[in-house]
Amino acid sequence: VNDDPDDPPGRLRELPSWQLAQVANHAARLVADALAQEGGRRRQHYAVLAALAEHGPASQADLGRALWIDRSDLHALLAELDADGLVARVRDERDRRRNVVTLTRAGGVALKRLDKRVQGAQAKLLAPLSPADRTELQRLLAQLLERAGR
Amino acid sequence: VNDDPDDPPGRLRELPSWQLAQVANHAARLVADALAQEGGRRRQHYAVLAALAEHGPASQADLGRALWIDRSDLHALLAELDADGLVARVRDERDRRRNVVTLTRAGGVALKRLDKRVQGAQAKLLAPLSPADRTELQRLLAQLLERAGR
DNA sequence: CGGATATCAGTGTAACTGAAATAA
DNA sequence: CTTATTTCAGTTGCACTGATATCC
Repeated sequence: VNDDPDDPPGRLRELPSWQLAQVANHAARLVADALAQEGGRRRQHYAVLAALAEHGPASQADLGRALWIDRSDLHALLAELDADGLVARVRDERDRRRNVVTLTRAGGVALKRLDKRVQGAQAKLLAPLSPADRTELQRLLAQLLERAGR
Repeated sequence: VNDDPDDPPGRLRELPSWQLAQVANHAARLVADALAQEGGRRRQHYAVLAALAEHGPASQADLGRALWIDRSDLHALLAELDADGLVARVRDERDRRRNVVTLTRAGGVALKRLDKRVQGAQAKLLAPLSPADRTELQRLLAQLLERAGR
């Protein structure tokens, strides 16, 4: 059933962690390609913009916790977004340890364009699945994430 | 329903590519931790050993195609496995461009130990799912991989 | 003081790119 | 001459670690 040397060995093909790695990588590439068409650089840029649009202004630490992005990496991401004028960071006067990160006008506009591309990438990714299977997959992944901890 | 600033924004929480990235990362960590307990270094070492055990000796190019690992990365992986005595590389006398990679006795023994740990990691990963949901997840991921191309 | 925040410098893994040398 | 294989040298995105200065 599987003696084509170009096929992954059955042991791996049925290994959930391996399947996840491959599918996630494929998805990452689809999204990255989609974002690149719009001048977007990293997938995490999109995540940060989306979080700010949804939650409103937040401190860097809160953003990091919400997005499961390390404080250190987030710092670099925000510096890039700031340089592009998509977010603004100002010291919080009520707690001067914090930076309040806000989405700029340009950031909101960029997010809308990126969003379309990202949704398109999801469509490509899920194309092989029936509508019922798509929601089923989302449900199963969400269930795994719930108990994933950090 | 979701105003905890420590929760990922709904937009991302329901984004398949984001879910996949997070779950795959979680899985990778579980597997890496499991392998580390047995002296294993990288997840891909396990994949190479498993492929050799299943398919038998193969050239590097064939291995790379089967495992979806880049020729360049595979070269480094095999050098490490070779240094550990888990695989042997010898020139193919019938096609002197090729290296025939074989699993050594020690490699077979190591694979058995690693395999137990990897299976344990899968159990941890899938613990939140019912048995039916686990096979369903594998089915959906396999379906996505089928049409993933490279 | 302890605890949280932002910042800075560095590591590790995986994925990828481009090019060379060798052999079919 | 073209193609395939191995090898080498580099880059990038992402995740993570540890340390420091600042502020509550």
